[in-house]
Amino acid sequence: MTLIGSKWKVLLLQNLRDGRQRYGELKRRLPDISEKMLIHELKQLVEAGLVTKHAYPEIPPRVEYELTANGQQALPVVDSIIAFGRQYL
Amino acid sequence: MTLIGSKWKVLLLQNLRDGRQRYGELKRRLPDISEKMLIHELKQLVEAGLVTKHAYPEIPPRVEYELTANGQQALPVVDSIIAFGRQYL
DNA sequence: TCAGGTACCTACCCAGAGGTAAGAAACACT
DNA sequence: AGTGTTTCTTACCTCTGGGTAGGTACCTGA
Repeated sequence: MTLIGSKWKVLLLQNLRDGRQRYGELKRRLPDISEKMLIHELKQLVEAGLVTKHAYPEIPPRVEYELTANGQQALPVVDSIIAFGRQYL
Repeated sequence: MTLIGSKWKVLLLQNLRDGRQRYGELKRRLPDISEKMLIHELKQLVEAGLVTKHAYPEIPPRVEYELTANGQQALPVVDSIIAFGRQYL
């Protein structure tokens, strides 16, 4: 629960399933997340080893996030949560 | 996430899968939960329609909790969370 | 020179998860 | 009279998820 048990972590994993994506792209795909939470949750996912961060020393900066193998293993959880949510509503 | 996204709700659903159980029994099966949280989380599960409460007007009181049909549908989520947790550790 | 984009960080606020500790109602049994 | 059993309740504390709002660094392009 500590690793993936929050509203935004589930949605981030769900979005990252489509492959490596940069910060701004995630922000666009989750219009309602605040920048603070986006950074914060991404950082925790990286610390948990579910996501890797690729930072390119360019100007303007470019940072990409990608699921790790462990992150892939979390996708079934995300799926079942989303399936339950849809069916419950 | 609001419905089942907490440490103890997952474990309560997991324990209630074995059938209707009374308060004291759940308390024994989850030795680390505080009484406050046990009552609180059970109440929320009841409000969410995942669990039903059967109270018998006896002395000493007897109260039993049981999964509803919606509660049963949440079990796959619980399973995948627990499976992920085990494998991750 | 100045607006703009990109990926952050900071301070402040609120609600809820979770813990500890104590007590309450009601009867049974010694 | 007192102790125990069972299901809660209440008060107080801390930590974190989540939001709003604003600021920072660096370069690009008009």
